[in-house]
Amino acid sequence: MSCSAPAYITTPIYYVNDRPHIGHAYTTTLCDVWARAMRFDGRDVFFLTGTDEHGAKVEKSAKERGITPQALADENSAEFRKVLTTFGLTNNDFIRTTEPRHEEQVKLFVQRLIASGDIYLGEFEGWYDEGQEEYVTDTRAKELEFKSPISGKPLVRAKEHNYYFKLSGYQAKLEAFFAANPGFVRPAGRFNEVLGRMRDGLQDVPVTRTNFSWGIGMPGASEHVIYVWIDALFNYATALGLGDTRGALATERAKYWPPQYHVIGKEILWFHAVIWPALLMALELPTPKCVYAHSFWISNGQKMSKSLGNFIDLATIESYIAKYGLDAWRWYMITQGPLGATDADFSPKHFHEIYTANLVNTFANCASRTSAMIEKYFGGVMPDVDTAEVAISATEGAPTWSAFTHAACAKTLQQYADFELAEAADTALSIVRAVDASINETQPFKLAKDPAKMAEVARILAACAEGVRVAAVLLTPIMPAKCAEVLAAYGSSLDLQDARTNARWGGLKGGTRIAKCAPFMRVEAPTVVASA
RNA sequence: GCCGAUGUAGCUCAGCUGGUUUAGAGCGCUGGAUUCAUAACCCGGAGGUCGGUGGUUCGAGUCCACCCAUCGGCACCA
Repeated sequence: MSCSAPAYITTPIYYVNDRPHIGHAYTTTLCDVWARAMRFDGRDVFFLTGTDEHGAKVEKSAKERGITPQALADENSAEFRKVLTTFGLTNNDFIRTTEPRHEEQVKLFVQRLIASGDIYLGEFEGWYDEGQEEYVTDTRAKELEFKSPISGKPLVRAKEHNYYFKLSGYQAKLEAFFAANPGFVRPAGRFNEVLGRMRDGLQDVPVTRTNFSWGIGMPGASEHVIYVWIDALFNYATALGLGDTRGALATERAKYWPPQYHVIGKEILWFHAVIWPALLMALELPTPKCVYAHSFWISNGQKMSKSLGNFIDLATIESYIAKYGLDAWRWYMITQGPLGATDADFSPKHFHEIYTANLVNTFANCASRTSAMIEKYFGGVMPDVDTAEVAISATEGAPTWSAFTHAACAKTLQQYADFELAEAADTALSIVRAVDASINETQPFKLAKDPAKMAEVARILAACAEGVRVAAVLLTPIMPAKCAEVLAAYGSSLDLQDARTNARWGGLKGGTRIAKCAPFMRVEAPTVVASA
């Protein structure tokens, strides 16, 4: 059902100590497709991404390069922003944790949590590596046999004051919340992991550190720096101005809260699924509707790692885009990505097979054969025939074209809304398959040899052309440029805020000029390189 | 170590609460047919003891036990 309700979707903010790679591109592309699809269905969408710029690692990397942490952050944040442009991603804002608007609001949030008693000053004691100036967890200390992995010197017991968030106080509330919202964490397998860990009981978590300074100072105790993850989580709220409800930002954007989807990678699930809702409960703010934790891409069957040097980095991604096109890249991300609980393998061979099978042989070929026949038999002009009540097949019980595509449209949009993006792609493509099946069944190219049967040919091809058009409409959120190309060839335009009207049967009027089109061309298969 | 999964054709996976088949789909491979189309679309074929062993049952990929293998999570890692 179409509605204009505001909707909010976020990516994690990306850590500026990393270089952009397929993981970042994937998460952002998922959000982009959803955002485009929901806008297309008339919703008022706010799509947020950004960079996380504080923390000891950034401080350390900057020091090694002899520049300030801010300079390093500026440089790498710009790199992430460049990706958005390269990929044509449609985020509504890009937040940086070093921006004043963010820092100010985080302090306000933390002050509220201190006032409510949810953040308190406590003492932390643990195993400390004096050479590395860092604490190691108890389990890690045991693994290291209580010796520094670098210097070999014994770890020491050390204490320091830290501010803590009273997570333990939210055990019951979170359990009730999870029970009432079985779709809060997706996919379901991930939710089970969270519930399993909940059974071990929640402990309070430190929210500040004192062993580095690159971060937001604790209000009233600036020797304490707000720990990066709490700083980072708040970006979702500060981007909408929720820290200062009377501010200009909030006036304009508060309507988007709470988020419909926080799309994240599985490695940061705990923060988003447990700590984040608890923080929001403490602040008496509504909790997100869903945290979607996708899995990882692996590369040619192997985990991506620095030591293997097999990261699918920006340069690699750009080489695919150069060869296959941006929309083909998006298609592969969306239909083959690790949205489920298991990792997905990225390989040149697989990419090529998917491209050829789905885009060249199915979508493009159908658009091509249909437009070619209209060119050949009707001089490139859409026949003026009402095909709404024509059945898609002579098979008993086959639906009419208008009913079939109406159902496919509703299903596709529902799947987009539910973040079943690969399923949405398949449903939309099923219209193309139906057109192909119809051509094979009726064989208009044979009927056309008999002048007496041209009315029948007209009826068949008018339905095919309209089917191609509707499929292109529904695939637009995934492949905006290529679908626009097909629609243009089919003499159609698009209202990007009204998918349902655009997808309605009969949009392609008789007399419309239809040009031959071939949106995805066959490309040479990648050469297989034997791996060592 | 603890907790949780998964293991079905070359690959990715469907197979809900046990008995519709001689276990399915897509892709890949292969034979054929065809030309409207980008050697595409269409039809056919190969083929898997449903991880292993032992049970429960008239009957088990489908339930139970054990074993093997793989994977994920295990709090300050964005």
